[in-house]
Amino acid sequence: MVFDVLRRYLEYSGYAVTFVKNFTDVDDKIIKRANEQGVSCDTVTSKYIQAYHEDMGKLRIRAATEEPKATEHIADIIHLTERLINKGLAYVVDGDVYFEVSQYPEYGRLSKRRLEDLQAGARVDVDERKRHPMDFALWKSSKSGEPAWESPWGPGRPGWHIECSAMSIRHLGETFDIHGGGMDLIFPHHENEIAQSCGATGKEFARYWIHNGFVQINKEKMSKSLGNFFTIREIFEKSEWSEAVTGEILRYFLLSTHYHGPLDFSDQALKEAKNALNGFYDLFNRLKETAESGGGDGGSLQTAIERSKKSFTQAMDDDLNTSAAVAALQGLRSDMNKLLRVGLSTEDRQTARQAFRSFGVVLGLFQLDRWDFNVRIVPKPAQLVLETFPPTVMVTKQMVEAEIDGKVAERIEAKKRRDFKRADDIRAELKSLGIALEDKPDGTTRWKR
RNA sequence: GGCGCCGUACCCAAGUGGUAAGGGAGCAGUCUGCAAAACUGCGAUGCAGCGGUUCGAACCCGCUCGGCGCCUCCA
Repeated sequence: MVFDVLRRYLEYSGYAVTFVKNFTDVDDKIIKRANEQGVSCDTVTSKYIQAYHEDMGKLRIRAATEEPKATEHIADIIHLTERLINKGLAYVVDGDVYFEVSQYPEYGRLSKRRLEDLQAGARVDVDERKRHPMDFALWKSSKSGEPAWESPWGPGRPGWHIECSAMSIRHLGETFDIHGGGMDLIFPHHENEIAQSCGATGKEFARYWIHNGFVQINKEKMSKSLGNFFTIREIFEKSEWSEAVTGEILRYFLLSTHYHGPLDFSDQALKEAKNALNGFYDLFNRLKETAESGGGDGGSLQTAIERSKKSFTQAMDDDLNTSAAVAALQGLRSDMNKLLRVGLSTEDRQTARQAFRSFGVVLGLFQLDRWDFNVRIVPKPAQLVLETFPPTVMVTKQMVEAEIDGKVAERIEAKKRRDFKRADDIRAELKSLGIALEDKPDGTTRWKR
């Protein structure tokens, strides 16, 4: 999501962005899984790629310009490998091709590692056919039962790093601007990409590298062994909020910290993100209403928007400081509320809402028309015990709007009669359905889910 | 052992030399039949600890402590 925001901000700033996301659709794990299930690798990968797209969609992460797959670039990979062999940076052993790190003096520049240090840490089971323990495979000869492609070195498949170099060069050219990834990829993956690409082309590979920090769970790392591992999918399945709202909350939460640092995930953190977003959407609801009193001060509105725009872009320009950028929007929210107390014309309200929308496009926030955070009603625990399939049955219960409006009107009548008991009962009834009421000074009532 | 990221109030979090943004929660007040929302006020003499440099340090230097990542055919 960090890179989605980066892309959005670059576009907001007037750049034309080509965003390429590489998929590795052949490796040991995939082959193993395909064999276990008795299906093709393609079946396995397309299933996961589809699931990935679904999850990204829920987070409103935009699709990349290109999403190349390794298996669709075998020719590019072979060509790149040949270039490296011709330059004396790679060698062939029994149908395998290895990159020779000792022939590439810059190796270790990105990760600030020296080959000597790496040797000390290298583990025991070094392939003896390699000239240096850190040499890595560009091409692997195929064993029986593995998918294979023809190559000058015999049937085989690409190594583990070459595909990214080949695909980047194909879709972005030999030199491009920004390469991103998790911090765990710095070594060896990104280091190897540089070695392969610069080695072959003699040109710079990526001008800038951006690495994001990790998600932790309650201050612990997320891992299967600790049993605290979960997926985005599960967050959505377990969420008591609607999908659109959950996606927004997740985005807000992820934006609340700098991409570089660790991010501690917890129910409380999500709750806080939701509460903060409530404040924004409450404001948006008020901005949607037509001005009952008119008047207002369009001048201070423009001033407030300009001021927040300045802080917002300053923050984003400063290494994508989304936390400070969000703070700028909170400042705007506060300013808007103050202006609204004084009174803003209907037109000014639309201007204000539009300002939030345009900042929101950059962060992927504030685009929802309704903030229906209570739409999903989770079944009672007793029902969950039943071995139903799917195990968690989500029941969606929504009152039709006309019905709610009727109740609200009835309550206003009750209030006029000063029958506060009846009024409170209606409010309680609606609350149990997740509908909150707010009485406005003019005697009307606004409701929200 | 080597290379990194991080440690700021109850919680989240910005701030890389000029005297601690912002949000959430909480408390008090305004408004209100009550509530909700909004607004106003309160809230770290201190930024993991110790020492140093400086007129001045959360920020620079050194050491220590704590959390996490990488150093491996997961990409």
